[in-house]
Amino acid sequence: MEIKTAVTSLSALAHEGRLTVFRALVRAGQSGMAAGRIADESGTPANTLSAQLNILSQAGLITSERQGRSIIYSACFDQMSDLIVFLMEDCCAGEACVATSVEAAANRVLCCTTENKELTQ
Amino acid sequence: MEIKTAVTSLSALAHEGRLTVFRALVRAGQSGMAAGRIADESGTPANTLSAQLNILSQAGLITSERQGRSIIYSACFDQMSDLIVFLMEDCCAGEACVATSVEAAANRVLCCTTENKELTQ
DNA sequence: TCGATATTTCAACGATACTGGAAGTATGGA
DNA sequence: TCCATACTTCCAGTATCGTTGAAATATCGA
Repeated sequence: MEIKTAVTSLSALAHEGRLTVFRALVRAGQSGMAAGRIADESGTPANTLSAQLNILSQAGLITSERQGRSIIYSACFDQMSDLIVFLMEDCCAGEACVATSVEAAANRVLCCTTENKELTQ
Repeated sequence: MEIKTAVTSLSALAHEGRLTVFRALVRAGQSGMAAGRIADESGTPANTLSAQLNILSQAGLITSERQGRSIIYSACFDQMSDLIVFLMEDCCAGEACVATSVEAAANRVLCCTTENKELTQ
């Protein structure tokens, strides 16, 4: 990931409203959420939210798809994954303590995912 | 990590100049770099750089220590580690693809660190 | 103590970002 | 075709950010 791309992604996430929206979309998973529902749940006016979604979208962090009158937004994990890897490799290079913590977190996430899959299968 | 803290850290890094400075400090390692040298190498005026360092410092991403007339700045990895873990756990929850990529990156970093240690011992 | 060096703080400005009212566009149903 | 719904775009006001010149502070050596 190039530094300019990283700055764009970081800027998009560096706003409490947008970060909250992004996390809501992460929790919503693959089915995503309609813009209107996000606006309702966050109590943000529709036009303000639209601007926030646009910034996240231009940063490649979310994608949208129209479904009837609604537009469904969902988190796009590729960009987030690239960003995290960039932060770890290019911004913490060679720091074992960071890599160890992060690896442990990755294992916790993988563990939970596996558990969830087992539960839902 | 709380969301406000995350936003502060993300904001501090969401600026090309500041991110470049932070990466330079990461590369400099434990010995750090004097403010003047950072200014020279980045071609940034001293007062502009001072403001940038202040923002990174207030976000807990770097620390400083006076040494004679110089002030030595160095990267503070704890905060960065917390931020990466926050992004992975709270902003990618349950996404195996992210955790897998990140875990692989963590392993690469750990591998390099080990190699470096072997070389320098 | 004085001057040189290293860095920060202050004040002001221009630039950019954020918000929300009003108007515009797209879709589906009557 | 017309209306309601669901969003977006446009625009203007306000707030915040980023940079810089000038002045202040801290340290060291003579």
